[in-house]
Amino acid sequence: MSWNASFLRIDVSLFLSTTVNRLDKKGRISVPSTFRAALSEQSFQGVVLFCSHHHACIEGFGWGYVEEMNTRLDTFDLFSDEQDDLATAIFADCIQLPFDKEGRIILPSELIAHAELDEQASFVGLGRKFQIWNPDNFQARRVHARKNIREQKLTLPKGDGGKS
Amino acid sequence: MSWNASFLRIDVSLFLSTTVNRLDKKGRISVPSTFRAALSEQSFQGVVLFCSHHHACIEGFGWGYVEEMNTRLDTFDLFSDEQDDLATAIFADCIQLPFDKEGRIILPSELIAHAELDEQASFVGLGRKFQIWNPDNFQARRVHARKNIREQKLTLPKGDGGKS
DNA sequence: TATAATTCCATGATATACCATATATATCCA
DNA sequence: TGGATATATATGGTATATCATGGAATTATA
Repeated sequence: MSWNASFLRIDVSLFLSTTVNRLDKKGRISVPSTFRAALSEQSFQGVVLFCSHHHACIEGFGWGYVEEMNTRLDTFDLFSDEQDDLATAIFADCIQLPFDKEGRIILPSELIAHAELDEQASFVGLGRKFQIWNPDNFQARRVHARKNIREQKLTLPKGDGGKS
Repeated sequence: MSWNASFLRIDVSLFLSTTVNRLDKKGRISVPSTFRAALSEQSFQGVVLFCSHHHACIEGFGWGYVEEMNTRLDTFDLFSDEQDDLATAIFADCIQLPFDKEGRIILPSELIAHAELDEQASFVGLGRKFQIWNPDNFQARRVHARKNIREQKLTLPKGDGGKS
């Protein structure tokens, strides 16, 4: 009981681990239930996706993350070039996809093409966001990421005790 | 219907993604249903548009955003030149367009000319506001926005949650 | 009366809801 | 511990509603 109680106190839901699900001919695919659980508190029941600029994959997150980005955009003047450029690069390419009753989303064909998806897709949890990969491509990406970390001795930066 | 019900629970409505719709000879064009959903809470069922001062496009938003702009104008002294110029540039040129029963608006010819619109137009979601572009022009604009961000190393600043 | 503006209705394409089934995970009891 | 049962999750197909769009009918305007 006490174990469970401490677990429930987590306020920021995070995406963890990797799940492979099937993509049907209509582009439908189940979002892993653990991911859905992380999004269950949100007002909008669904995900927001866009094509990654760095990899052949899809970036995804919840509505809360979009709202946070919008709040940060407010630090710029309305109609300023900076606000316009950022909003164009970030929001214009976003696609809002609601869950169906079974917890699936329908991937638009552009996203399927960009991520080179075929029969299956890997949902990769990355904390506040997640990615969707062709499972084979992700295998290669995973090896590459580990190699980078080893060679560049990358580590997690220090926390600031929540003072930021 | 149940889809709509879940959508209505969104607290902050934002415009996301890019949709290309057709413009008929009478200047009619459908506002994307996702945009209409974001505006559904408003008392005025329609959009507010004006010619962008920075680009060959149309700026658009809901009535709520007009009120927000008005609030921001208050940071200038009343009757100052800045306030006068901005208010004139923005409010004086605004056009209020109601939806017809099918969710379309009729674009005035000045706006069509300014945005160089032809057969089609792109509705570009930018958060609290959106833009209407000639699809070809927007393609170039999108590339340009990304280039600006890269060269000026623009990023979203950390939000302060309004505590500053 | 001619022209423009607005409302109304019809249609095809597509997205969504609905239901049925398979698979995996968890629970229970011997 | 292991097997059986129950529950939750994932997947597949079909019916239905919604959306975008074109055109016609109606009303207003000059």
